[in-house]
Amino acid sequence: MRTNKYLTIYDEIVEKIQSGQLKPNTKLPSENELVEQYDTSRETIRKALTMLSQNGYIQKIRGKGSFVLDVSKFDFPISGLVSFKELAQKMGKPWKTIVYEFALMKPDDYLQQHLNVTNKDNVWKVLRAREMDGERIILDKAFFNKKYVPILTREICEGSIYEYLEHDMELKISFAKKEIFVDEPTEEDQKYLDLKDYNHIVVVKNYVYLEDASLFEYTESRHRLDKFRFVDFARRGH
Amino acid sequence: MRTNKYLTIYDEIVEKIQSGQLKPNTKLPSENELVEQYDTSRETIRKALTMLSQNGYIQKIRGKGSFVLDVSKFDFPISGLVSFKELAQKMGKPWKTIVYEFALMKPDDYLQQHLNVTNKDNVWKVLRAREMDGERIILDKAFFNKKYVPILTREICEGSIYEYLEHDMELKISFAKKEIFVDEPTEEDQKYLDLKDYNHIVVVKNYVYLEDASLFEYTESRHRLDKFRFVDFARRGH
DNA sequence: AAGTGGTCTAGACCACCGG
DNA sequence: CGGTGGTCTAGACCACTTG
Repeated sequence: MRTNKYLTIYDEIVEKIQSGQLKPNTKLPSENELVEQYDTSRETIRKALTMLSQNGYIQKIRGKGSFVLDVSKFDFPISGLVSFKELAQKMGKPWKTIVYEFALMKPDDYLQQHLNVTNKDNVWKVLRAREMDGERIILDKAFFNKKYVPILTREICEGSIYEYLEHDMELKISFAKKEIFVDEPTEEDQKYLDLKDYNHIVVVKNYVYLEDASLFEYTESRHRLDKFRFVDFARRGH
Repeated sequence: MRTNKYLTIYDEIVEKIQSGQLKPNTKLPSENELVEQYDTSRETIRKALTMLSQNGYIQKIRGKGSFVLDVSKFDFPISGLVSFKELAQKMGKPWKTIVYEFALMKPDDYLQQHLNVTNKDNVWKVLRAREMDGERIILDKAFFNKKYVPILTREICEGSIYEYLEHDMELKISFAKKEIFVDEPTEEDQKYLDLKDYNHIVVVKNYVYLEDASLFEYTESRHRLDKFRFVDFARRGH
């Protein structure tokens, strides 16, 4: 349970939309009605509704009301990469993570630039392959600034690193920048992935920042062409 | 000049950041100082700052202040596809648009589903190739619901359709959903693109909605692998 | 005219950061 | 401790939609 009023309201409405309790194209209660339901002020209700709108759950139309958008057409997460774990679980397929490399290292020039560190810093390097249905289809090269991630183990890397960082370490992730393009496979790709005959690979570079805007992770995910998919929701007119 | 106070403030600060008048990692005036500068209330200032934060221009840190993020590292647009026109102009290369097909048609089953129309509606079909440096690298298949776009001409399609729709027709675009994946080239791709030996193609499906949440456009952009690029900025913790 | 969402205000209290 | 941003309130006026 969150302590924030507007986040609590946001969560409740998201839950109602995702569970089908609020159906697509139906009208939400008006802002004034919600003010009474939740016993709060209108600005607080509006904060929750604005967030729902920006995340693609509802559409607000002046003079008419707020309407539930059809999120089912697009698989969740409504924005961003369909993560390996979610994809595998949704398809009900067997999957696992294989750790090929786990080390504390000095960053080379390339990494110094991408992780914004110097050769005095230490960096965790984690090389993992994601296997689904018996095929290794994603190669994850992750680098963490040791300054922000003092402790990391091979065992953690075999599970969910993010669960560890966010829940156990209580790192607060604030924002991320992604870049997606297509590249030719490297020897590393050939070695650690079941590439079949595909002679290209989709690369996702991911820069992750903490609440104080410090860059703590740089990840390069290399996806086999046929298993790659990305969805995006974006509002205009800011 | 916008009439909204908070949008005016937002625009002014964006302009200062983009022009370098406000430099990365420097502190903005505090909210209370901005209240005095702009002679407004704190909530209005906060609305502008929240928008700046969500669009990746600044980072707000409690107890410390709001700081300018380094937006130059990532090419604009900070979120979304680097459009053909922008890409070509940035690289200073010659480019043009070739219209291969322009017609008003009855939607088939596939289109009825994707554009959410019936066989009683009419749909504009526009098939265009984007050429840069003498190579046709993007094939754009666009479909517009005639209900929202009553008039369209071949001449408009040779220029910028969006400029026409937003400025001349005054259509208000509200949000868009994108899906990105890799596919095998169709005969159409072979015919209208200079595909070289690439045996895959990056497909971007784009669903565009108006302010009343009505779907008015469906576009399928087919990019040659080596010329594709996508950047994304996303905040977490909603 | 009544109801809806959009903007704006003036003020309050809180949590966090720094000296 | 004073200054910062985060949350919340109660009220006002506006623009738009619908009957």
